[in-house]
Amino acid sequence: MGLAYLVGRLDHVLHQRLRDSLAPSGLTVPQYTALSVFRVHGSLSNAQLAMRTMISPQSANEMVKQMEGKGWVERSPDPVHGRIIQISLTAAGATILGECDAGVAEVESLMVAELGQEERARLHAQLRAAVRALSVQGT
Amino acid sequence: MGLAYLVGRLDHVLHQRLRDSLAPSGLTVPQYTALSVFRVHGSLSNAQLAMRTMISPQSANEMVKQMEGKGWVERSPDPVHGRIIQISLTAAGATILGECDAGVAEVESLMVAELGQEERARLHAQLRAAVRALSVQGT
DNA sequence: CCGATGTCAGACGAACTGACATCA
DNA sequence: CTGATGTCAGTTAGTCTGACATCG
Repeated sequence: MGLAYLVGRLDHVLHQRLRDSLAPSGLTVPQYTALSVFRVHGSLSNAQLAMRTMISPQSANEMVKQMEGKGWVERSPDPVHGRIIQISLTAAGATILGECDAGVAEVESLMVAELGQEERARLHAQLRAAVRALSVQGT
Repeated sequence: MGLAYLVGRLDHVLHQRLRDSLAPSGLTVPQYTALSVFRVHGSLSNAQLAMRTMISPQSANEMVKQMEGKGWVERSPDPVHGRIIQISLTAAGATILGECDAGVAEVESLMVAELGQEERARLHAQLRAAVRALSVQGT
């Protein structure tokens, strides 16, 4: 059918697989995503997290509150700007994230089992290009 | 980052774009998806729709009720099996689906704007392979 | 005063599980 | 009786918009 249809379908199935994989560790798919973002970018404000993950600041704040309650992230006031609160991974957050990586990698490798090394790299690049194209503020 | 991350991100952005595109016509993304499925497969029972879209029969039924209320699909008892109810597009459903196709195609072409014709075909094939790999009942 | 930020509150879309009746 | 189907009910997770206070 259409590419949009395929992307939606793939995400749907992938989401179910990831949920099953992450459930034993007690975290949800968007939580795993957010934790991954913190691992890559270090410390972020809530507004930066919202922009980075392309959701509203309120939704981001919701997730941060959950994860702070679990002890996976910590918030500390910015030394320069009195209003901004910097959010970063705790040791516990990094640990549980590392535990989940194996399961996620397993699902990923199952997903691309039929593809060769070169095809995977190409798929990766094309997906990045597609995200970039749709993220632009254009028409 | 990871392929799973990219797929999730792409779906998220794509979903927002499609929602904006479909909103004026009054239908949601999963509704458009379901209507598309009916256009391709003709007539389906609720159980078949659920399997085809990989959601629970209850969720599928919910959507069918909504769309029946809008007059986009109609349900008629199966002539052979007394319990099964066949669901199919109405003329109004086909019309509104056709109206939305242009907007969806626009979003799609924006998404793959950076890709050549050959790359698009390859992406299409790879996505199908990925969906198939994850849809298998295997471990 | 204005812009960016953080956050409380309410609402919604979209999926889930459980329970149950019907029919071949 | 069993299995597949349809459907009612309740629940959940994840997002949204609106409103508001704070800081520079």
